[in-house]
Amino acid sequence: MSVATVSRALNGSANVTAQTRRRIAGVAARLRYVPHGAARSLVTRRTQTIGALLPDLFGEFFSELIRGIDLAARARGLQLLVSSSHGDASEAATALRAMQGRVDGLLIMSPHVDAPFLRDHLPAALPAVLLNTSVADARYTTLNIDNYGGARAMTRHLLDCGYRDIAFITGPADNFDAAERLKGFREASAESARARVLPGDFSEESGHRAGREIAAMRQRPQAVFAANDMMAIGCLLALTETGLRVPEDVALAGFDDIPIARYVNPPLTTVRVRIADLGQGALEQLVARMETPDAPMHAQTLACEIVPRASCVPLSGSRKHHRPKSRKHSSSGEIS
Amino acid sequence: MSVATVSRALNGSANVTAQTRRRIAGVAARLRYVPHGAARSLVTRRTQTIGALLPDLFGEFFSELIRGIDLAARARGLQLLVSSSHGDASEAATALRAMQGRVDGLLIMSPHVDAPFLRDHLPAALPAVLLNTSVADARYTTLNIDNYGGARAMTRHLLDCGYRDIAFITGPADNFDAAERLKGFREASAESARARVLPGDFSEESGHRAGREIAAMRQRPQAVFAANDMMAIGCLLALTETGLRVPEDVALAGFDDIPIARYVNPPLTTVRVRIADLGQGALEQLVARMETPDAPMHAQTLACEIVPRASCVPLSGSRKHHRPKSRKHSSSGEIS
DNA sequence: TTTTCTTATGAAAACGTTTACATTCGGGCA
DNA sequence: TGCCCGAATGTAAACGTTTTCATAAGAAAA
Repeated sequence: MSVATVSRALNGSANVTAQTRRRIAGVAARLRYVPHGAARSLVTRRTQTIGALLPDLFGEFFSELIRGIDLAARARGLQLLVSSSHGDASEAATALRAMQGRVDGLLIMSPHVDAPFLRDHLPAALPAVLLNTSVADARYTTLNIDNYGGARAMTRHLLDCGYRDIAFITGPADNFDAAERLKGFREASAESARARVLPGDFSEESGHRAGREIAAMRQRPQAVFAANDMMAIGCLLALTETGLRVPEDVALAGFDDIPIARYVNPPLTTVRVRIADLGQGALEQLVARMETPDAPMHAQTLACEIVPRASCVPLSGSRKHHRPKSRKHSSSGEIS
Repeated sequence: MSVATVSRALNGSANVTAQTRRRIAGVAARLRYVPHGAARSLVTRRTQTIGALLPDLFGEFFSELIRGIDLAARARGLQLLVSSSHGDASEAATALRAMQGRVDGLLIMSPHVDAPFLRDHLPAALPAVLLNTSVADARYTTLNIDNYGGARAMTRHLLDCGYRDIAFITGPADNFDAAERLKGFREASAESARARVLPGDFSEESGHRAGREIAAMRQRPQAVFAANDMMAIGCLLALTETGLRVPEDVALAGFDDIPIARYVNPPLTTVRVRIADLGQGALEQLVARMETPDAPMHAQTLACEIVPRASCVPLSGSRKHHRPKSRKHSSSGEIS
């Protein structure tokens, strides 16, 4: 038997006698023969692998994201090559280089990646999808969480509950998500509420600091909206420590709907982000790109959803503020 | 310039003039040349990649595990190829085949993997480390969590607190971790306490069921030890719903120390498993195997640690039961 | 029997690197 | 000037597949 026949037999190609096919299969099993992946992908120019460039792997967010990606990848028989913790742009570039010739497509989520970076380091032939990115370039396919819409919807929800004096705890200044959330809050609170903004950095500790600050205020806000759940939880702990009750004295809302949010006391009203869907959607976009490389790029945003829990309740004398609140806020939409 | 010279220049090998090196580097940059990974690993027989075969990617455990693995891998410049959700042995075999020739080593954690499976599907030449496995074969390197020791230590801790009547909520019957934890509980509670065992399956819901059952008992146990934190939390919710106070009416303990454990009310006493360390340790073992393939195999277990929180407190009239309780229970040790 | 067509098999090129070996080119030494 | 030596570069094989093209072997048709 020649290598050619073996290859044909093992790949189920036509033009192989059933008899030889059986014979080859038998020998292969006996010899524990397994084709060599690198050699195969060298000649076929397919790796059946997609790469994921992530800033980090820590915490619930990335866990869910990878799960979503993996789910969709496995449904298509694709493997997953992950690469994380790019401290800076040059590290990201190195990671990108290391993936060359090992992946059929790339999922990129990194604060250090912008349009010039991609122009310099991403081969034009390699399909890619950008996640949660500030890059808005018609030459790339992007997929974002609707941070802006989610924050706006939550702010409106608080207004609908009757809260008129709302404090917002921000995320890190240089964070794209944080900036969008702040923008959403600003926009929704501009007309009809007293709004103040406290600094934060997405950490529980910074939320705790903000909570202490709020507790000490002479004129306390009626509600606090933290740019993520961990800060909301830190804030909650600080408020509780100083004897304030949530939501009776101060209402509280977060963003992300991390699993912990359901279990704190009181359970935290928050904005749910379907992170696994984000990963799954990104992979599906990527596969679409891989199959039809010259399809038009497009940017997509993923809807968020208000999850009302006990940490903020309608004030007794509250009148509806905006339109009647819908439980499921749909902020999705195709842009470009 | 010949390809050979280019290869030498780009790989920083000796015997290349500084001038030609510069020239080649310049041209490579201008052409955005990036070496082809598959081609390179075909000839060098190195992929700089390690594969991770995991049963799932869901939840805090795997998130932490992957983080630990990634941390250690990145420190050595290795990439990570993940593969998850093997419903059965044949799926695991397929996943294993797909990794052939793409990885330099393998981290394996799967309930479907046993010694015969490995003999049939794992090439002898491929270094591998087994995680959290029931396989105890001197031909493989294994790394386990000390489920047994942790459960025993927690049971002793409860006894030390003065609880004499303890209920244990088990995990799934076919789960290795669950069986070890039950064994630890049984052993520690055998002599000196009334012990009962309730069924569970590691899910919050099963914990909730057990909690309702406990609340309805005529003779309630003084303490409940759940085989994992999610069940403990479900149980906590059920107890609270029925008006019982924790720890005044029933004390409660879990296992895993998931992040939520700190935030429930009251905070949950639990057994901390350093999951990231498990991943990191496994990768380091694997690298060691890759570097010296004929070193002796060995089995290692990773210590657990009791984390006392408010969900169980020493009973007022409690006398110390065993030796004075040490906060950090060291159950580590090298076997074989 | 001869011819033609079909179909299974084999030979060889290609994929993009690395590396052992051969070659060339100066320069120092006799 | 001729020789030898070391350093820089080039040549070509090898890695393990897939795939195109050629060939051989039957089967069907004449």
